[in-house]
Amino acid sequence: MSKLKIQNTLENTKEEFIPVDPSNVRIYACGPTVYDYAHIGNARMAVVNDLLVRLLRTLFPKVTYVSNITDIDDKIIEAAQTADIPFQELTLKFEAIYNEDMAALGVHRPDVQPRATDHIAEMIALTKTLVKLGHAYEIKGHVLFHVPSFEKYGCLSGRNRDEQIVGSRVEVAPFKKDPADFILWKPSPDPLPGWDSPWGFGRPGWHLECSAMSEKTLGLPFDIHSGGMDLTFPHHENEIAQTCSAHKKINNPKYFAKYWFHNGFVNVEGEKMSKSIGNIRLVHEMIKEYKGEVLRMTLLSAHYRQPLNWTKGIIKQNSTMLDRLYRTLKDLEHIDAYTNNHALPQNILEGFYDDLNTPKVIAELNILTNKVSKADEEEKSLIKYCLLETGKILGILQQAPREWLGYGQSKNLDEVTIENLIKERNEARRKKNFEMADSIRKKLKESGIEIEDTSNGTTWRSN
RNA sequence: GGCUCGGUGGCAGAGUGGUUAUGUAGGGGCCUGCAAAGCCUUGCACAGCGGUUCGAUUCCGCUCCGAGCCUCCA
Repeated sequence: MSKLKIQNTLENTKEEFIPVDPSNVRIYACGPTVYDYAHIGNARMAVVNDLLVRLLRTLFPKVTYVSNITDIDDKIIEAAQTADIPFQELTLKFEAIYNEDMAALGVHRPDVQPRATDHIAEMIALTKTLVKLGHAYEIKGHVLFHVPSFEKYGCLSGRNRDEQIVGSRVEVAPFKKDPADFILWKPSPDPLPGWDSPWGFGRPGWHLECSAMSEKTLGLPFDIHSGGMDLTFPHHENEIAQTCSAHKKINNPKYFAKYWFHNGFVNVEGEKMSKSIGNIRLVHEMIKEYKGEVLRMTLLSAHYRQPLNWTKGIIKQNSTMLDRLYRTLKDLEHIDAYTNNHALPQNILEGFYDDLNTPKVIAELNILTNKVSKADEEEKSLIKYCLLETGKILGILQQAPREWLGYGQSKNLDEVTIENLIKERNEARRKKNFEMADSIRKKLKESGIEIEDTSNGTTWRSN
């Protein structure tokens, strides 16, 4: 009997997943900062966590999935100032767009999607606790977490503080007691958004919100805390420091979350995706060109921890693969999916359970489709069942195969015209006027219609 | 400098101490008036150098190359 194993960044090893409370598995994913459209890297995090949650739901009776919306942050303030609108107007707009774009990729909404600005009180309370316990200090209207007060600092990212080059990329603020100290609360001078606090009018530092909201929505400790690989340090490291210090668990980082789950990055045409290079791929734009399911399949085509090189070529490849799987489902449309057996084949389960090895699972789906031509009715029924059930976990293959493949759909010509042209062509074929027949087919093809002559007559689909 | 992860066939991408990954692209064939789809078949691989072993792409060491992180970037 296979058991789910996931790579735990905290232990830097693949571990069997044993929930804190099997009757309610709890997972928190660091969500987007909503100041702009989501890019394909944001989408990878959303899709991978969506997959993890779907898989967990097949194993446990209840899963609570929380993913936050960061709606107060310096980048947000900057973008709102540029657009000359209140920051809430900006964040509400991009929060809605984010959810729409992720839905297009088949991502289910998290059970809870807390906003940072709805948890200011919790963040202030947490900061007060940290100050009271001597883990944080106030200076010049700032409240800073004092990193040397948390001995386990570095346990997640495997870093030894003495060996890091402090401030290697960012200038160290002069008022810090220790260069590694990070902001819990900072002042907001007049025009900037903020809230009243014991330290004056100000706003929270970034790391604070996730500590406050994960505890509020899930309770401590919870099972899985996830996010993009870059969040390992410092964001998640700081969250651990905050939460564990506030609860006097300075020697037990697992008091916060038991498993830390991080997905790899998306590169674009071999380069790091960045604004300066100008190669950001926005989901909002790409779903105009590709089906959301194709993009999802492409995101799942590599293992979630591997870097994924986003190119036109791999999108095409995955589109072709999905077409092939849907064609198999179409070929099986008159077969009822097997219903007596609820367990998926061992190979597929092993793929899922081995740290979400989606390429392996997808390969198994291909192997299944290769068996169709030699399968009897019962085997076909089982194959159909496996494709659909596996597809449910992956978040693919749930659409009507005929529609997916474009049968009976046309963008440029109306159906009557198409049917008449096909009749005309078949008439020409009957008269062995193949030149005429081929010219009609060519004409249709130029309008995006592909003809297929089958034993049951001619069918057509948009291409 | 420190930490982490990689280098697999034209491309994408798993995996394994000895046996076909898988897809795509390419070759050959079947089917078809021709197409499309499908089916059959076939090349092409494990960065380099040592070590362990009966045997290593897989384990160990070294070298080379690449990527990410090292204070607010998913």
